[in-house]
Amino acid sequence: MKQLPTNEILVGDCIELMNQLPENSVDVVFADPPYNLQLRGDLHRPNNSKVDAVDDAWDQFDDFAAYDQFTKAWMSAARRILKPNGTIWVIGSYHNIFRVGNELQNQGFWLLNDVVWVKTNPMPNFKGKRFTNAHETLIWASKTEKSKYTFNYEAMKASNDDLQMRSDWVLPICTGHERLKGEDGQKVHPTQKPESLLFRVLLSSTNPGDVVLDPFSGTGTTAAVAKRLGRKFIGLERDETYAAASRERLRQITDLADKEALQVMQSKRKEPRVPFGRLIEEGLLHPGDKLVSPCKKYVAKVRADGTIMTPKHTGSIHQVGAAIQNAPSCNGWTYWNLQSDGKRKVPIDLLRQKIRSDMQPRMQ
Amino acid sequence: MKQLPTNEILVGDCIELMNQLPENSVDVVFADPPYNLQLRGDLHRPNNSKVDAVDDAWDQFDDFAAYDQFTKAWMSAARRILKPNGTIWVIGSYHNIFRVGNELQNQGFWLLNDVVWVKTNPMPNFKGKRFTNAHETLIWASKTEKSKYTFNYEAMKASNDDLQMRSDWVLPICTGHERLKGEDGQKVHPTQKPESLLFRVLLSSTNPGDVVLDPFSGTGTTAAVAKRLGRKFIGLERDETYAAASRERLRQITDLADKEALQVMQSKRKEPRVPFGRLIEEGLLHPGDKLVSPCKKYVAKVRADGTIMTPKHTGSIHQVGAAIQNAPSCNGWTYWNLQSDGKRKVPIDLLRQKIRSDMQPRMQ
DNA sequence: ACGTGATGTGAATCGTAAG
DNA sequence: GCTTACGATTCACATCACG
Repeated sequence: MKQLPTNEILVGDCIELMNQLPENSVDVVFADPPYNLQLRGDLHRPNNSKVDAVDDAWDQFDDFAAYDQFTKAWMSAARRILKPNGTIWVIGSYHNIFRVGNELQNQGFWLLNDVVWVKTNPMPNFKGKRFTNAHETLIWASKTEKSKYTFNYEAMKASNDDLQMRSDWVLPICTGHERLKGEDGQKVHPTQKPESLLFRVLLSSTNPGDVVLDPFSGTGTTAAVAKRLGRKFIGLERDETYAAASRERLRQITDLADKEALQVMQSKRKEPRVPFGRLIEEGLLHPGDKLVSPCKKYVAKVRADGTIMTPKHTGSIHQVGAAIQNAPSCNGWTYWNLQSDGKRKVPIDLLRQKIRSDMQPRMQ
Repeated sequence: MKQLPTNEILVGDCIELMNQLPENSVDVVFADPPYNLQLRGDLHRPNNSKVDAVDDAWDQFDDFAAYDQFTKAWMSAARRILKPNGTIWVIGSYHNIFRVGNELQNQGFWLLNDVVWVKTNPMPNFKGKRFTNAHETLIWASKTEKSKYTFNYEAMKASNDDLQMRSDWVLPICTGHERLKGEDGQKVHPTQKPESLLFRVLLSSTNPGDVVLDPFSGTGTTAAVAKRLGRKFIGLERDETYAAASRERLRQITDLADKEALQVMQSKRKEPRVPFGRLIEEGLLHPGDKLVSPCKKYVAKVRADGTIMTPKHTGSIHQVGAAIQNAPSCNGWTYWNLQSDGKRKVPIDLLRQKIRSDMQPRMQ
């Protein structure tokens, strides 16, 4: 294949398709490979509805060895077609990202950043057995240590209130109108990524006219954002249904650099939430400290987990405050005060203020 | 070594020291291994001051193979001494975390979460060539897939304003008076972790009295927090200077006399089981009483043996509740309500709570 | 039109003690 | 080691029905 087939979605095995492309011809590869989730049984929500899990055939591998072999194969094929100064992005979760990152380093890619996509609205952990899995990880790497790669530092900084763009990106998952639905109203693809994520990826690491290749194109989010941003794209997808959906999606995109898309990037600056437990973690309060009510009539003891305890009640600062006053609710932050020996009592809200002011330089 | 040397900082090679400890004897391992930073030359700030980089000998490895060999060695030694139901935490950056996570999976550890420590105050990227490296990654894994590991779900939720604790932790880096300084005013250790980070690690995954081992103890942050939280610790450190600094640090921490403050919110799962039949034995319910579903659509009759009966189903409160709703399962305690004549309906879970509170004076 | 409450859903390695 | 039965467990949004 002499001519690079840009702005197309090609159907077939991504490794075979990449092997047909000329070497050193692509500026950026964005890859969203199967995560190898290794799910065991069904999972039900507290209301007994069944979680619609990713149980597709394409995410099934016999073991780590099989997954590693697959990773090695597609990644070396991608490496061949990547320009010497090109970069690669790979997204994954803890199920697969350590296999991926390991192989990237083994193949000689030079890691530039790992970026965490912090989800504003992740699925909760229904059984209460782990931390809510609220993020995914992207790895950004250049082809070699010496690569003169593209990083649009100023554009990133400008889109982040003139603060350097950080390695933690807080973005919502793909829902609503953006989520492709079939005629049955069901989602077309189980793992469609939000355009805002790809927008930041492509805006940061490509120039207009660059060629972006996605070996696991799915419903074509990478292609769609590339088109909006005036980049050339090559989408490789094994499933004809996904490819058809993405072609239709691309057909509806006409404008380059739609201003509306830019607005997705603007981070909302709101006051950071500081849970009561943080005061203890930060050492502003200690387990065993005494909190007193405004009139000092009630005393509560602070426990290690951020709950407080009176002779009759145990729970959060809000719950206990409400219970004591026999009220439906209570703002524990303003109700409770720290009473240190020989000192004046201090509302715990002041301690929260202190943490917030320490957080102020935080870029986002 | 027969006796486990708890609440000590041992000086020496961590692999040799771990090999002397009895197998299956440690509840949690927290490891902060060298990051293998692979720095090339000095880095200067815009004002030309030199960045005090981590260039210590302990962070130098010839290549990935050497680092992998090192990782394999300390991790298998840690695995041996870890209890079957124990968990391991490892913290790292993109330089090493993919080697670490890969090896954890290879050794049969079962990944429970990856957690990102999002720094409120990271060092900026001075050259403007990458995203500000604003996070580090922790991996939390159990010894095997079948391990019955400790996760204090309720405590985490309580300390996060009654919302599930997520996998992204926003915490400041270690600065100020918490940062250990030598007589020269210089920081004692280049990568001292904040106590707030270890606080959350230990509170979430250990119980009071558990043994926590840190093979790369450094200035003893893990030990210090363990002591504060009433956990036993074993710190292993090769450098006598670091060990001495951590011993002095530990000396200044007094044991918390108030054990009650270390109690955390318990899961309902850990409360004593009360069979439904007990309500009848205790006379809180009587054979023939009527139970109603939440919307009062269904009525069931209580029988003497603790089963309930509707026109179509007979069995336990759970079985009948599930059958009626055509659900895979049902918590009969919260589903069924006692409907006494002319009175408001009462969830039978309230009757259970009455029995539980009569069983033992409230411990929390 | 606007507000309110009910319902649905998202890359998920999601239980455990008793017999 | 196995089976059986208990019974614990959700956050942020988007959509839609209803008033």
